[in-house]
Amino acid sequence: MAQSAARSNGGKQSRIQTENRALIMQAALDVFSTDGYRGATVDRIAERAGMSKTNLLYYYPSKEEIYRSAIEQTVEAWLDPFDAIDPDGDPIEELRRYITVKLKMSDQNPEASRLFANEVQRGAPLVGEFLSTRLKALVDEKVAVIRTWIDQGRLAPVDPYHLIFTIWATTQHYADFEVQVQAILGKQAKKPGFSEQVAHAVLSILLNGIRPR
Amino acid sequence: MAQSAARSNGGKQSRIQTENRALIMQAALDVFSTDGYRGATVDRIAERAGMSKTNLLYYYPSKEEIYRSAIEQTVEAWLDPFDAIDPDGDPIEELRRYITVKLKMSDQNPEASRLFANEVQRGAPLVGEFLSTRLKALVDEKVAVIRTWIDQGRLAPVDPYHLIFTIWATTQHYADFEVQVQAILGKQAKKPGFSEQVAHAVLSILLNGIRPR
DNA sequence: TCCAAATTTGACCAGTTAGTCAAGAATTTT
DNA sequence: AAAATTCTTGACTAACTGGTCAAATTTGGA
Repeated sequence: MAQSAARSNGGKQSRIQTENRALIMQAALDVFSTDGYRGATVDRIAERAGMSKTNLLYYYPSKEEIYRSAIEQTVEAWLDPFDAIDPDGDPIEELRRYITVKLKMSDQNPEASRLFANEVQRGAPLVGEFLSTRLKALVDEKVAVIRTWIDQGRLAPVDPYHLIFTIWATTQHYADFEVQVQAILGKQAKKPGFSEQVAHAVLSILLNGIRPR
Repeated sequence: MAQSAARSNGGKQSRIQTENRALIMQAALDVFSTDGYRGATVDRIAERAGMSKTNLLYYYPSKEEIYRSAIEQTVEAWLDPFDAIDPDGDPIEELRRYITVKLKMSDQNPEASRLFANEVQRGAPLVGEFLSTRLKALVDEKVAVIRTWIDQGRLAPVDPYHLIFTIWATTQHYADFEVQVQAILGKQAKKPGFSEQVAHAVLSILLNGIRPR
């Protein structure tokens, strides 16, 4: 008599539930990240997930709920490495590590990056509040850390907010504009060592700037 | 008996044609840049342009044609300042100027930036060929210029391709992620001198890096 | 094995979509 | 001012959209 895959039974999920929810999330990530929320269709997500639309709606009650789930998952993964920036670590090393991790995320899960980008470009109808509350608080916290580092002379006197934006912009660019990067670099962008090459180049620029040294 | 606003009469456009096409392009930019190609509706564009859908389709024969027009317009404006990078100028000054212009474009016409971002994120179905032919050629040309500058010791030895990507990423971030920037910076991001502040911060980081100096 | 619960699906519905058509209103040309 | 042209619109269509429903099929525990 169950009308939908209820989460009411203590959060327990059957094997099939776990599998199918994972399939749906991956498909949702693919479709939402390329077509956007409005442009995506439940049918297309279902097809990509290899099941009927009706069955998909058995696991997630609506298109909006699928989207919400995908976004939440993405945001969490996104926050972790930022939160991990250690006030007691070496500034350059901490930022190097953060940039490296973010570049790796862009490389390994570009769909998630594009999904988030799309959400923000739409005006952040879903994550708007998250941005101005939780994310803002976390950014303010890290900005304070960076300021301390600057005051101690361990970092150049740059605006901490814009430093963070610059890091986000640069690292996510390789996911969001993947097609453009590949069009310009050609097959080179698909070779094994490419992500390391990107990391090296980006780190070199952000850490040292482009003035001759 | 004319069934559509033909461009067959030698390219001449009446006053009404010019006005309405401009209205439609601005509306298309707004709607496509937030909802994406698939998510946008002709009805919504027409409403934003202040005319009936039927009338809009009198000026542009299809949704795809509206989109194509908007994209082409955007790409042209986008290419100009890049092309203007002068091999005979001072490297730092040339890049400073380019970055400044791009930041100004992001500030004054964020919709265009988001439209292009969206197109590329979708897999660049329309501009894909442009990216791998005309843009690639132009980038290769500028990369050669940057290499010369580096060989002459007038620029730090950074990877030219990734330098260009970094500039694109950073400057466009302020348009594409406008909502996020505003959520984190608050009203500060709406004050008059903000775009100059952004320019100063971004230039400081890209030109000098973040290592203490 | 047997059965209750969980899973899966096709048929269906109401609303939306891009685009057509014919006719009316405004504008320009003569 | 009359005619020709350009502009504008409401009514319509066929395809697609998110979501429902009842009935079938599969699964896992006793």
